[in-house]
Amino acid sequence: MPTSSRPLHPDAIGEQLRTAEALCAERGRRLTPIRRKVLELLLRHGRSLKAYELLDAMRAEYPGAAPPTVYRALDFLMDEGLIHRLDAVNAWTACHDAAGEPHDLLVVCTGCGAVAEVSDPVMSQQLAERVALTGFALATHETEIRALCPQCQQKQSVGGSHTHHHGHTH
Amino acid sequence: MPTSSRPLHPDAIGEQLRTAEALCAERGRRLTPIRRKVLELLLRHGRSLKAYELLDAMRAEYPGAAPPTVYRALDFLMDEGLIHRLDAVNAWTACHDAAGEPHDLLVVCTGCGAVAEVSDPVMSQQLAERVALTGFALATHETEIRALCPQCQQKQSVGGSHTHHHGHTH
DNA sequence: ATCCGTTATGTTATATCGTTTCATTAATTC
DNA sequence: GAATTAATGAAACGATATAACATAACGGAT
Repeated sequence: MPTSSRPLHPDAIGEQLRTAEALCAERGRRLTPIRRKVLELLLRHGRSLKAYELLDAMRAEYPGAAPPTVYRALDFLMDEGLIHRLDAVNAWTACHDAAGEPHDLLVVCTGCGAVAEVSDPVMSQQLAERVALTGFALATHETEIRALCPQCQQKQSVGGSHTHHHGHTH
Repeated sequence: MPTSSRPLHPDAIGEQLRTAEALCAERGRRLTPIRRKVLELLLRHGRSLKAYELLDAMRAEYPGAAPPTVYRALDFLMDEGLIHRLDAVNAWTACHDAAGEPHDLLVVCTGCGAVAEVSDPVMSQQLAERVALTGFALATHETEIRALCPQCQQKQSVGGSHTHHHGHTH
């Protein structure tokens, strides 16, 4: 089943944070206040955030926060599988079920950064086999797919000129 | 069949450049000397290059080259489907058969930037269907896969400590 | 051949994204 | 509670990409 980016029911965020705590505890790693806050900001935001947006948000509570404050927290959260880095949009997003089965596909909207997390072991297996034919080995089980979310599809077709546009979004 | 990054036979590069010329001509677009040179550098290199590596290389022939010189050429080449941008490694690589069927998968070595270009319409179709279930629509037919090339797999297992390491390569 | 709109390039500066380095503080272990 | 390790603070910098505006080259119309 796809786990789409969506509004969460009332205390889903608190629950996810507790899950994160538990996972870290099991592993003997510390979900410090800074790390927890970064995760919380990503969970609250619902879509992906850029590192410097996150930095601005952090400064509300940690006025002295600097780029390393955020990047270190992000590195930690990546190590623990609690967030994803989205290469396609240069941004970061919370993993919405860190305790569940690993996601195979991250479907990323290149318009707005929304993400659908998909688990599909069969497809994943096929992909791995296909890649293996090239002699390469998968480096991760999370493959990022560039896509458009429903809203951004609409916007594109409404405003849709036929002038050509550049392929990447930076 | 996978089209892996590999040494090319003697004048394959010249041939690819001629193909590129032809494609641009058909479309009424100009493969200017600067654009052609950027493409040539990418073709010669065989693996992916970073924009500023490319800039350095360009300066051998165009001493006044600046970042926009390179980025504008890259944008043009992207528009024409002559190169790929690899988000996973922040680098650029020539498309090795721009005139052929579109590539579905770009298997990118996160160790060294080598790329295998794969065409697999069946898999591509499945992927598109899977994505459609989320309500999202594929934004491109080139999906980037993070992987390790044979050499980098070796290096990793040889030097392989078991200390954990960060998830991304920047 | 000249004009003129369009496309391409030159040039400087700056925005954005991420890392290095080293000092300091806080936890954990013994 | 001293030693060790882990985390944070703080400043500078490196790497990646774009903005803005001026000039030059091209290509079709006359």
